[in-house]
Amino acid sequence: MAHSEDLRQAGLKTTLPRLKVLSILESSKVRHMSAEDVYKILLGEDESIGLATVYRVLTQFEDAGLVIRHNFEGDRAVFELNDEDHHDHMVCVSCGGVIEFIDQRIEELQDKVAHDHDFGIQDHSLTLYGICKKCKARAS
Amino acid sequence: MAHSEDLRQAGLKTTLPRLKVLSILESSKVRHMSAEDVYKILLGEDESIGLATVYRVLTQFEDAGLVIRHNFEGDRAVFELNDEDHHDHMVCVSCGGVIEFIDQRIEELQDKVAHDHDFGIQDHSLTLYGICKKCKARAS
DNA sequence: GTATATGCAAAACTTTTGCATCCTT
DNA sequence: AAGGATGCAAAAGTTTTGCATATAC
Repeated sequence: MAHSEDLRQAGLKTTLPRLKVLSILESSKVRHMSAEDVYKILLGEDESIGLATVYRVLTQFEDAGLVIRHNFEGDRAVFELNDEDHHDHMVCVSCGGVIEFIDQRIEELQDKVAHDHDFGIQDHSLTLYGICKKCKARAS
Repeated sequence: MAHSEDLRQAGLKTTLPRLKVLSILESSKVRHMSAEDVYKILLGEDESIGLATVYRVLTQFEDAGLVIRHNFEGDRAVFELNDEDHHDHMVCVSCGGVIEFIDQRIEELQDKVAHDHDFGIQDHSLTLYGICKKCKARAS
């Protein structure tokens, strides 16, 4: 369960919507959730929190570094908790599942490429698209 | 200038809107364009082609493999000609400029990661975000 | 001539914003 | 008490769709 301190450390006032949204992100089995996903869970919990507030809270969380926003599909953004443990993603185009991975050599090579172009890298996004293990097995 | 054969090879009938859009993508100085960007150029050329048609044509081009759709910013998609010559991108968060690059070792490592996870990779997207050389110079 | 493509307007969707009210400190 | 946060509804922005008309082959 989310604590007030988490929010205060992020420079945000403790409010019910913020606690609830953070709590949902922390306890969800699915790590990457859209604003609508979070909102639906709130509805199911009979919380009268508006979708606009969910968007506002998620954006504040992003600015505060609590969550990371992804645009995997392009239509709707998804958010995941920022556990300070950087990783990249594999997205299954069949089931929508997301697998996280990290490859230190790829990270280093990215920095090298940026450096070679005199590009001040601040962030990066690497996503592989394809068919996950489970879906491959099901299809065969 | 775009030719009818390019479209026929892609399995698309030759129509004025398709030729025009392909032509614009080929001749544009800016390689990555949104549907709106293409539409504005058409307006400037006094072509009465609707924005809806631009979207339809670009989507058909994507399905046919003629162009690649990117969701760099998340709000609006941009399209670039698919020259069969894969590359990744650096996006300058200051001026919006896009620099293309390719690093064969990164490509290989991606395939290896996918293989290690028994993930049937079909495509990938790697984008570095930061400050380009020019903007860095301007800021200092 | 027939099937497909287009234009226009309207709809669908995601995300943002204005404003009165409510809550946190 | 004062400033910030929220809810609701409306707006904004992008992309898609329905349908009558026009076009390609």
